[in-house]
Amino acid sequence: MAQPSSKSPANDSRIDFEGELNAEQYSAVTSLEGPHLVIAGAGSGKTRTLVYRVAHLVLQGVHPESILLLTFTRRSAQEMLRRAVGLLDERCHRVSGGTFHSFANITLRRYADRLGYSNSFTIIDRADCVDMIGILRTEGGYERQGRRFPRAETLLNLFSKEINTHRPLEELLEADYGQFVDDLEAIRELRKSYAERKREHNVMDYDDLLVNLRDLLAEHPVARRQLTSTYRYIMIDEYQDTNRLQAHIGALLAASHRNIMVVGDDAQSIYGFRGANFRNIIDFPQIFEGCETLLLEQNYRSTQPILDLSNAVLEKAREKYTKRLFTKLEGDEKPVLLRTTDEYTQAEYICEKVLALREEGVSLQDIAVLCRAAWHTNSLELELNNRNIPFKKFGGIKFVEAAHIKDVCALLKIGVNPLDAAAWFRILQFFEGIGPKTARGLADGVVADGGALGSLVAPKVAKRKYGADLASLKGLLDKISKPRQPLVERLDTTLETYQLWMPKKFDDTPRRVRDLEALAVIAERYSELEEFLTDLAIDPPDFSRPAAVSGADNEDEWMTLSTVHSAKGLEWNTVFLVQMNMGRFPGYNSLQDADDYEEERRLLYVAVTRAKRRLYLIKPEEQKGRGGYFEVAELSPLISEIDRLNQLVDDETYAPAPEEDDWQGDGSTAASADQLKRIQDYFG
DNA sequence: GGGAATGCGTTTTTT
DNA sequence: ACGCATTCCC
Repeated sequence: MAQPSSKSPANDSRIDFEGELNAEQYSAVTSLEGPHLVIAGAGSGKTRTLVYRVAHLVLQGVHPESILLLTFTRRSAQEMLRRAVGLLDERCHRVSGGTFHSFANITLRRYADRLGYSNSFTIIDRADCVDMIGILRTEGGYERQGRRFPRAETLLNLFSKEINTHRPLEELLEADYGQFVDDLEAIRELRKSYAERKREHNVMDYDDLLVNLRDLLAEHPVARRQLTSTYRYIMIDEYQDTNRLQAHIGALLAASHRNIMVVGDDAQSIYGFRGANFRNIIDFPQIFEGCETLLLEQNYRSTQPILDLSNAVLEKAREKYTKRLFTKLEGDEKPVLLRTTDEYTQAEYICEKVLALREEGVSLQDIAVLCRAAWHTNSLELELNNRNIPFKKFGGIKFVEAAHIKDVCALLKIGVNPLDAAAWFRILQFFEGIGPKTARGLADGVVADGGALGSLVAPKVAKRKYGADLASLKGLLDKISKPRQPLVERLDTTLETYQLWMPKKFDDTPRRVRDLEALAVIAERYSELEEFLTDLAIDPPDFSRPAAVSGADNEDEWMTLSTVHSAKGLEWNTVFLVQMNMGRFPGYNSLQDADDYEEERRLLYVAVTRAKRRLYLIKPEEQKGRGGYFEVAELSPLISEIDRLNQLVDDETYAPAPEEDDWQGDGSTAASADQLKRIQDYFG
């Protein structure tokens, strides 16, 4: 389809825009100048609209480089541009696209000096931030005399929320952590030293990327002029999940030319916990006067019964949303509300159903199991493994957050920079006999020696039970710290040694080794460690584990297990929604606050609108309660409060056939009883 | 007595 | 997988 890229005239007719889009989509695609707000319901062809608009802009003679497409994940940006290339031609690959964070990363490298950073700044992930705050917290002696002081993680949450929601620290403390109101001053102090420490180390966390980009645009007119003349057409996807800071950045980018189109769905805002506010959508016309608003309400994804349920989910919302979905798709299969005895029968049912669907010719690729929290599918994963049904899991603990991946990264960091105290602190505790205190001492020793490793094998240390481990650590670091080694070579050497250490520490070494192999594959694309780590932080691989089980023949066919959050924007023929119980979905912790509860409702809306033809809401009648033992579970209030529920879903119960007792009545029972008695007589 | 290991209970969601 | 509390070891 990609044709030799001869310059096409503006009236190129290879694409029949009018025929391939509905009236609203067409209008969004062909409006060029000025501010536009597109409110696009679930499955209304939002992505299609953006893809066609990119193609249309390019056909109109707009330079691809001057189009900026900001999306929620880098993957969705790539996917859109890939589709635009398919629709038009290679020029669409030159469109600038990515997440706010990746765009900030690229931009800030160019302007780092104006903000007082060097352009080789590194990006630290959440765990690194927590470590850094933890160290400052100890250093500052904040935890005096048994007085409770917020944990490092709590502090990070506070700082981050303050930045992303633009609410003062004081107010946040009062709202969520009343017990620490007295510590306000100390917390402010710590916030300041955290900011300073990051500057000293030339690192930025996720929030710094956004704050610095905003400051660059707001306070450096020259940079702003350069950027706004480079990016002439701004498009922002998933606008309902942007926070105040991101909205500000978007507005500043479009300040001079006002060519900005934001696309989103207020009913699908599910990142409030991260500071996102769907009011950004509602308020957009206030910021950009004369903004044209377009509404995409026709759904091209789901059958009417699924949409009926989706609309019903929103009906009880405290706040009305801007639209209501309809479809022309045929189909009369109602969603099923399926009751199983417990979590295990839930897993069993899904497996049986999946196998049956596969018999009918439904590919595993068309099936997804969605959950509120990643651990909700734990027992299902076991059952799928038992039955050799291949799956991939998305969401939850990420690949890059796993202990073994972090260990290897720490080793690589030290190889390149032996003064990286945080990396030392981490890797030293890998070894038996070394805890926080010893690690601290050893790390300080190396840093004090200017990065020389001699202190690791000093006689005093060598005598300890971890002496040999440290010698082996030094051996590895000596090898990988030689300059001018390609990253892959350093990584290979590291993995070789690390794998020898693993069995002493982990029960499941083989699985972890597979993760490390995946890491090695990713690393092949990079030559610089810094670049590799930056990309891992900004655009982490989003699967938690490589596809589980099964023969190599199945490797390209697997079903999806995913958190609802990670399922955003995706769709499947058949969707199972698990654990539809009070306490699970919604979780207990969202019952206190009405806003949190409303977000759970939108989350359920996102979940049900992922399904094209078949939807199963599964409700175990018992679940593990607080004591760890099974208790009767209530149906999720998000479901039970729906009016005329029984008209919208088929209410079914799954009763697995009881296991047949082959032994009964054939005489062998008696024989085995006799045998048991003899065994007991012998062994006592 | 300091520091590490072990065991237990609990588990949002993520750039 | 992690925090927290208790137990164990040097």
